[in-house]
Amino acid sequence: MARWQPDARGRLEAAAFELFRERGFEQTTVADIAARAGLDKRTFYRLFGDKREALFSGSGRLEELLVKTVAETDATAFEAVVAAFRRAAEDIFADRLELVRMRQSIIASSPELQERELRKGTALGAAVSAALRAKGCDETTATLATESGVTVFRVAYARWVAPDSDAALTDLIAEVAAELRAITSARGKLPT
Amino acid sequence: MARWQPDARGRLEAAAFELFRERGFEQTTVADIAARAGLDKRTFYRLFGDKREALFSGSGRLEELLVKTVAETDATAFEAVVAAFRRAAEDIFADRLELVRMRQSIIASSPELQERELRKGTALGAAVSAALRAKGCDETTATLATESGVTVFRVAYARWVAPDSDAALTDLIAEVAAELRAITSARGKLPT
DNA sequence: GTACCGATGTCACTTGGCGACATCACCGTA
DNA sequence: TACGGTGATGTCGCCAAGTGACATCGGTAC
Repeated sequence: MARWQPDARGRLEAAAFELFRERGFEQTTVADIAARAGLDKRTFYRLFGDKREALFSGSGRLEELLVKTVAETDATAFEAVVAAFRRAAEDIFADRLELVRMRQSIIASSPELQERELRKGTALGAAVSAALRAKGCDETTATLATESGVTVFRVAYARWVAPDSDAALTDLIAEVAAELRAITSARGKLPT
Repeated sequence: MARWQPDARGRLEAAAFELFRERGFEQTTVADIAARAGLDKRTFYRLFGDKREALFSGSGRLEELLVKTVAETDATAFEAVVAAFRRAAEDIFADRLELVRMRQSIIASSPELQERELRKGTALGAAVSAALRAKGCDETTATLATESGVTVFRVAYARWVAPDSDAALTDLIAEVAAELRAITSARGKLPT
C-alpha cells in the first residue's frame, strides 16, 4: 500500500482539481480523489477539512500576504487595503490567469463551492481588519475599510476572470476603487 | 399517520428553530425536526432544500421588499439602496429584536449556517443590483452601489444585534452609511 | 362510485464525514 | 543488530444528509 507518499497534500489537490474539471464537483467522490492520488479517503479527510477545501488551499497564502502588506503600508485605511490587494495581484495572481479561470468555472458550477468562497472572503476580511486595528484603526473604520476593499477586489477579480477581459488585475483594482469612491460620495438625486 | 397537516412548512420551521436552540444546529437531525412537527424526514426535504433553509425562510420577503423599494425610489444608486434597507428595517425588523438575536446566535454557532447567510446576502445583492439596472443604472454602478449598501446593512445589523445596543436599526444604517462615505472618500496618497 | 391528483409516508441507497484501531516505515539508541 | 517509539497511513464501521422510486391516503370532479 501507499506508505509515505511524498507531498500527499499536493497530489490530492491536483487530483481533486482534475476530477472536478472532468466530471464536475458533485459527480466527484472523495474516494475518487483519494484513489487518483493513490491514497485513502480517510487520508484526504486528515489533510482537508472537507471536500471543498481541496480547492481553497491558496487562500491562506493570500491572507498572509495581505496582512503583512497592510501592516507595512502607511496610508489611509481604505487606501492601505486597496494597495495590499494590488500587491497581492502582482505577487500571486499575475501569471495565473488560465488557472484561475479554470478554478473559477468549477466554483461557478456548485453552490456549495460558492458558499465556501464567500466564507474565505470574509475570513480574509476579518484578518485584514485585525491588522488594521493593530495599527491603531478604530473598529468601525477597520471594518468598513476592509469590507469595501474586499468588495473592490471581488468586482475587479470578476472582471479580470471574465473571458473577454485582458487588463491587468492591478489596474482593474485601481479602476474599481475609483469608481467606488465616486459612487458612495455622490450626493445628488439622479437615478440614472 | 399524519395526513394533511395544516401549514406543514410553518410547523417545520418552528420545530427546527426550537431544536436548534435546545441542542444546537449540528446536534439536531432532520428526522428530529420532522418528528417534532409530526411529519416525516422526506416531507421536510420536499419543503426545504436542505437543513439550513429552515432558518432562512424570511430572506425571500426581505428581497421582495428591497427590490420593490429600490424600483420606486428616486435617488442616486447607493442612496436608493441604503434607503431601501432603512425601509426594510422598519417594515420587517423593527419589532423583532429578540427573535433576531436568537436566530443570530444560532447562526453564529455553525460555520455551515454562516456560509448560508453569506450566500443569502449575495443573492439579495444580485436581486437589488438587477432592480437598479432595470432603472437604467450601468452595470458597474449597480454592482458597487448594492455591494456597498449590503455592507452598510451588514455592519449596522451586526451592531443592532449586539447585546449592548439599543439604537434603532434605521438610525444605525444611516450612521454607518455616513461613515462609509467618509472612509472611501478620504484623500490619501496613492501608495505602492 | 370512480377516476384522478396532490400531499405525504416508506424504503433503499449513495455519499460526506468521523472515531477507533491496526499497520507500516523510519529513526534514534543501546 | 535488535528494539521501542512516533507519525503517517489504511481499514472498518457508523451516523446523518440528501435523493429517487414507489405506495398510500384524502379530497374533488365527473
